[in-house]
Amino acid sequence: MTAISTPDSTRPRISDAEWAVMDVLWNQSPLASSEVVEALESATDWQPRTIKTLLGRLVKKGFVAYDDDGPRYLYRPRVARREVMRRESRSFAQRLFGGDEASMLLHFARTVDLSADEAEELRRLLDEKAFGEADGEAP
Amino acid sequence: MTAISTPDSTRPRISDAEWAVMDVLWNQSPLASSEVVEALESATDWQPRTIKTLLGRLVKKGFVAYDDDGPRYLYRPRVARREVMRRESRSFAQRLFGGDEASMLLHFARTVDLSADEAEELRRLLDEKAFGEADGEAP
DNA sequence: TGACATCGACTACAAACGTAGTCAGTATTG
DNA sequence: CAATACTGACTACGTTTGTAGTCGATGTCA
Repeated sequence: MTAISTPDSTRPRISDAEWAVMDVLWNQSPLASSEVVEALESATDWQPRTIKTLLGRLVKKGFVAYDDDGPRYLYRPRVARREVMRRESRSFAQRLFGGDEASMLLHFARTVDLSADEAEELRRLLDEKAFGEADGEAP
Repeated sequence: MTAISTPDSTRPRISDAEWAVMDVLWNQSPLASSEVVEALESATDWQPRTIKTLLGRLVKKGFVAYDDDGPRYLYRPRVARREVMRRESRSFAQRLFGGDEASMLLHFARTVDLSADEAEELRRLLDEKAFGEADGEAP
């Protein structure tokens, strides 16, 4: 019944700490490292060097690019948040639901509390989907 | 806007590889290590000792218990799948959605393809929820 | 102009992880 | 009984991750 997911281990992944950095860059970019540090200062208790290290690792892993801007670098994401979220979601679904994303969705629908507005939004989404069938993705 | 999640790093986590082992035990337990190995043999290409190591780590982390059964141990989960899924879901939501599980649910509702049946099931869930309001969790 | 602040490059180091190997005891089997 | 197989305990080892430190070049401010 339950499918088993052997870990991926192929391409590099964005670690938890690195994710926080990506998050900053996805919100606004390009940014100098000092600006990334600034953005994370309030939300974390990381030292600036820690953040620099994370930036460097993200560059090495190919998730972030930088442009030389005189004295410093300007960093920007090289991958769209949407795509990374897609990959992460898939791997999460793989791990917990044997890859069955629909059953993952239903699971969350059961366990997550929704406000009335959110429930309505969800219903609306379902209605929209009920049309748009029969051809791939609707842009 | 976007909340940032600094990694948890408190209690031990179930790693990807370990998850596959938990999955076996959640499906059936107690099991001897050889039976766990057998169950994973088809799904993975791990050596038996690797699986033993994973079992040992899960025991040390407190996610698995064993009973002495003569020559060998019989392993069983010490945590309910449901609870671990809950924790994992929360940490996933934390990472990708700043902890906003409702927006995670809506995200998946947008990106996951549902069959007509599944869509209907989801609608039904929403209807059920529309009642049962006004006191915490319904058992 | 000299002291200090920053930047990026490189290095550090312990814990977790993926993936096993060795070893001593015990069970099984010919 | 002897050879073999399997068990759990302990050890191993390269990589990733969290969390920085050092160092040399360069920019800034008094």
